[in-house]
Amino acid sequence: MTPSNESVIAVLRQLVQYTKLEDGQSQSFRTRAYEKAIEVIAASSESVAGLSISELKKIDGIGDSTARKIVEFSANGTIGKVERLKKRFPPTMLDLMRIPGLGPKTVLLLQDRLGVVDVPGLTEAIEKHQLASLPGLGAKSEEKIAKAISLLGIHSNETRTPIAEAMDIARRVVAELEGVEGVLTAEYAGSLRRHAETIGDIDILVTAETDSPVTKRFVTLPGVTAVLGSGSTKASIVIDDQMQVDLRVVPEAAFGAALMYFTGSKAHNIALRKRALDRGLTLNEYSLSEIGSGTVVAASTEADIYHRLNLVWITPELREDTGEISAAESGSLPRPISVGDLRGDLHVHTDWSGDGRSTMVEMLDGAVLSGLDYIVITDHAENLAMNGLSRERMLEQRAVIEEMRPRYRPLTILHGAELNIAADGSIDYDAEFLADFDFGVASIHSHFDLSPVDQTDRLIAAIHNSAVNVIGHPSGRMIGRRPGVRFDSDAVFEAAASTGTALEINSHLHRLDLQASHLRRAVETSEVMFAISTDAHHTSAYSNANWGAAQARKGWVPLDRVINTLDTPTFLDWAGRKRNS
DNA sequence: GCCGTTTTCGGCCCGACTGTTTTCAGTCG
Repeated sequence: MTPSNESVIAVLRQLVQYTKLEDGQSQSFRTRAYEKAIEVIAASSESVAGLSISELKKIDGIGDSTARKIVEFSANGTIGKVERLKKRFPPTMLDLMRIPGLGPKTVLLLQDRLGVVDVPGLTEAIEKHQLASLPGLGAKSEEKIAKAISLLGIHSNETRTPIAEAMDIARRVVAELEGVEGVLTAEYAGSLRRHAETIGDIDILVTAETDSPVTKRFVTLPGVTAVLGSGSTKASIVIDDQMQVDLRVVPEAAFGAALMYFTGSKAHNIALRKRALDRGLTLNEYSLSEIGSGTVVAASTEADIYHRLNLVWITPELREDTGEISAAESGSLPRPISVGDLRGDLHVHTDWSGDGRSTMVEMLDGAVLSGLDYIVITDHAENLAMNGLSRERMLEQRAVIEEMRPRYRPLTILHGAELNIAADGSIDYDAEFLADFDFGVASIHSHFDLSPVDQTDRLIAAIHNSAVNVIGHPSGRMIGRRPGVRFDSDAVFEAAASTGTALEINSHLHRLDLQASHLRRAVETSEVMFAISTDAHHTSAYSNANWGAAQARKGWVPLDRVINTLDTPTFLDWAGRKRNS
């Protein structure tokens, strides 16, 4: 079996770290090239290990050398260069490089002068005060490194937090900072603003009057468990013993440039700076300005800066340097979907299901408050033993919905169900009973350990069922908790497209399922349609539609591929076509 | 190591902070 992209990325990450030691610097052109290759593989849903050298070289960012290494890894499970470097540098030296503040130069120095090649050895050297004797290091460095070791595991760059947890912390911190006197705006930036699935550390950008005590307040926020650094315009903390949060304070006039800079990605920023140079301009976190005169040409808004680089504004979710800049230049970027484009919610629970927390009336009131034109009530069906509704209960619920309809006009209420896809691809009830629903969402809730071939067959069987309009959270993954089932995505996209079955973009931050790389692949290679749904179990979850829209943006999904952006009659026509076929 | 409507060779983004320094190296984002 060919190695997964994840295992290719893992070995390339090792290659990067060992090459840093070999080069004796953290940013050689070689390591940057490897890092770029890792980024493009991470963004790809195609399995790179199955490709030939010439096919790999066609991928932007992968050249001859990296292509050969990937092919070598596919064939042997190892890369010769990595194995050679492992003999020269013990693998424990990579542990040392994870300590914040320790780069390749210092790690090499430790090996050369003190024979220190692992964390216990370093701790011992610090206790004997041997570090201060090394060139370029002193008592303060020794102290700083000791502190970093004690915090290791909390804020080393290896630990990443699922977006759902990071978002909660970020919103809490932003709300606190907005209340500090002199603060004009506070926003989260970084990978969180790009809607990455996991977050390394949280970047918060603040504009404030010059005398604002914002950094002082920041380091004493409730939940702060360590202060890593603190100056007038910059501070870093660890919050809840869990996440590093970095604060930057900039003048209001530089807000756009700073927001772009701190949103990244690094690769996107580098590409934009090259583009600026081609135009006789230079871009930094303060402004876009002319190289000779230093005259500022744009700074206060992101849109101004993109426009001066002859680009349309690029939504943050796409800023990964994986084709968005050339698409922005040629006008072929999809118009970003916003929550306001969503006219219906096709996956909503009530307390009729065991896991629903709001009543039918509360959920319908919530739909009206959210400005929806239509909604599908999709409580769990009978096969989900803990939560599901029997036939009798389903019929009772249908009668209740019938009573509700006149009261809620012009909201259109559909009676559906969230059907459970069994291991063999079958679903609840029988064809006759299923035919009387208005709509069907079918989802995987168990048997996550079947082979990819079996999972593919299972999903395709459900897709071919005429009672199924949408496949809910298709992979079943829970970010940071459960890896989702593996399946032949191209085959599933094709089956869904040919049967008029939509694939869900589940809005819950724990799910965000389908994942962005699958969405982009599906958009590019098939005609499949999508449904952005909240899977709400409580009225408060309607607002999650924001995250579903962001996930669609990250997956390059255009508006006309999302069925719940259709007006009510067109949507009903779409849903009926499959059910009546 | 990657890349090319100025290039198959010669370039490759930009700045802050820290600690150790007499002018800068290392690290980080």
